[in-house]
Amino acid sequence: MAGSTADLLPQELRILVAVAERGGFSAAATALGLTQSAVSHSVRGTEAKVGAVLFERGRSGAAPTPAGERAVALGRRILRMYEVLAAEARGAGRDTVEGVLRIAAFRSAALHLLPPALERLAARHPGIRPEVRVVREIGAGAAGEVAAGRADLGIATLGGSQDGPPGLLTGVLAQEAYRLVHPAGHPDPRGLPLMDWDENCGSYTRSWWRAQDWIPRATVKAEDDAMVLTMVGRGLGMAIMPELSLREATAAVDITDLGPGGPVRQVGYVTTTESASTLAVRDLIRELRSERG
Amino acid sequence: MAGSTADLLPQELRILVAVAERGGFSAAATALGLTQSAVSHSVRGTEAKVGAVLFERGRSGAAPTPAGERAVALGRRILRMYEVLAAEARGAGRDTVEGVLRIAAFRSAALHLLPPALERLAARHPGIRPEVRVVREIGAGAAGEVAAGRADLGIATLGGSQDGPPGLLTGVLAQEAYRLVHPAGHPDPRGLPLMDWDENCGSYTRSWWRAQDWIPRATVKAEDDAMVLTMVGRGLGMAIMPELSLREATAAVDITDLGPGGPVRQVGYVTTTESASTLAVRDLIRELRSERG
DNA sequence: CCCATCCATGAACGCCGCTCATAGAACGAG
DNA sequence: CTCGTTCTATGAGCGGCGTTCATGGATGGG
Repeated sequence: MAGSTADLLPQELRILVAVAERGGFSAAATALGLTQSAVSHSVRGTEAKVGAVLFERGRSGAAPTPAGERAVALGRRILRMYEVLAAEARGAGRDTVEGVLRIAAFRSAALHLLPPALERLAARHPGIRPEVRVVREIGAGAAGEVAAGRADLGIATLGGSQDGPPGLLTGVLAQEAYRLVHPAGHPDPRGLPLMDWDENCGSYTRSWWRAQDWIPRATVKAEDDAMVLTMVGRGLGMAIMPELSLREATAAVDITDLGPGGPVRQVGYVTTTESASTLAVRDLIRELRSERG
Repeated sequence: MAGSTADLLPQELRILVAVAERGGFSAAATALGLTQSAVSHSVRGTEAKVGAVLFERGRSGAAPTPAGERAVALGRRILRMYEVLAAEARGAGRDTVEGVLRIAAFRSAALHLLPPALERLAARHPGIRPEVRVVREIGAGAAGEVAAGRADLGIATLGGSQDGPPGLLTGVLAQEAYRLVHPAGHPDPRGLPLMDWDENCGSYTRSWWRAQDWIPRATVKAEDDAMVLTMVGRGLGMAIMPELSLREATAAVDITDLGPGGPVRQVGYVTTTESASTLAVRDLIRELRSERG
């Protein structure tokens, strides 16, 4: 942990992050308004201070080594903490904050959970500029964005396949049931092929899935829950989807409950302690919590 | 949050922290091996960048303003993150870590909970140097130490009077019951005066307390649980104490249960996300969790 | 085969954070 | 009241270091 490391200047962190983001020294240089030489010198110096090779230099750019990945992720969060420091110190005493609030969320949450909460947040803190980024909930998902320092708050499904990188602040926002969607007025909806999509991978759902003998194997797979929904609307099959995704349901589909023992998923927030010390993040979480429906 | 703030150099953070810790510009200067002038210039520059007055200059030194308090706390955590960055990047690939691990805990936890866990941690990571600091559990307590960036991991009683500053990672480690201690072989222990001490302030305990009509008002108050215990041993009274404190009980006292409905307290850990991403902290929490008895 | 596009390297420049020197302010002692 | 002590504030000047400029080596594509 504590090494006799010389200072890493914030500028060096910025360069580190830029190199990782742009995929090369030259690209990072132009992005930062610097010379390629400056970037090369800086990275070399950083590697000397840290004591590890951070980038694999190759023909077309530079790729982070495992050590580089860690360094970049932590660097992003350090840079973010600088901003928080300035904002908190400036705003100490006042009860409002201003600045950018970076949010990462999966599609249906960004569409239906965030807007009302953000509206109320904006009413309370007019100076805040939320930046919502839609993130596919595969791999690390929204939690990964937070861990990598690319977002201050993430909206994700909790307790699913893997609960993300360790060392994140999480909390449950809502519990939502899965329901059955099928073409409106279809005579035998359960005879239709079952549709699935990439991000649909809660483990409890899967187990409930297998226990139901009436459910056929998924035959059609789509990229997106919205796509599944429109395909169901056109009579191409049925699907089992969480309530949030069903907010976009049109009259072309019918929705039926799966009963009390049906599968459920938990939607929650993910953040870091340095972001959680921010008024903006705390207030947004409160607004999200106070949401009903 | 995001201001158009110029960079705050790590050195400026170090100066900030030193001024807060030493209580003055001159003292900070000598502590850092700098000139008083350098400190003065640096602080002035920092205040300009941040856009707020951080220290109240007075006759004998400088005291942080509210804005300064926030800045110093975040600054300490940023500096710590630099160390973590270097250590993690260096150790990427290897599965062991080395360096200082700063722990804050209340007395009885430091004495009875930490040692076995630290022993196992040392076996796994020989390079780690734990620094345990005993903290009185009044005010912000161990959680405050973590929030202020003075410790990486805190051991505290959770859910008590106030659950500390927001934005901390917490988890329950153990649930322990309160029990009754009284002088060994005393004919009427419940007739003795009840002893209390400063840090004994769990809210649920208090309520249970009041519901028991046989308990007299606390008449004797001590500073420390250990002091209470020895005073009980000398026949000066009886006390209701948590199990951890009773590990030091001698043959001079008898211990009796309070029954199934008795008061309980939860002992847990407190940390930040940037510390929690550290292997050392994660492993120590695991060791603490695996403890029984 | 040559050119385009990467990164590496050395020398010179200029900014900025440091020291040195000095001034101002506040408080206690005599 | 005045001197002495102990704080911080400020200006001038130096030096380290991060930057640019210029150039070289390596690697593939047309």
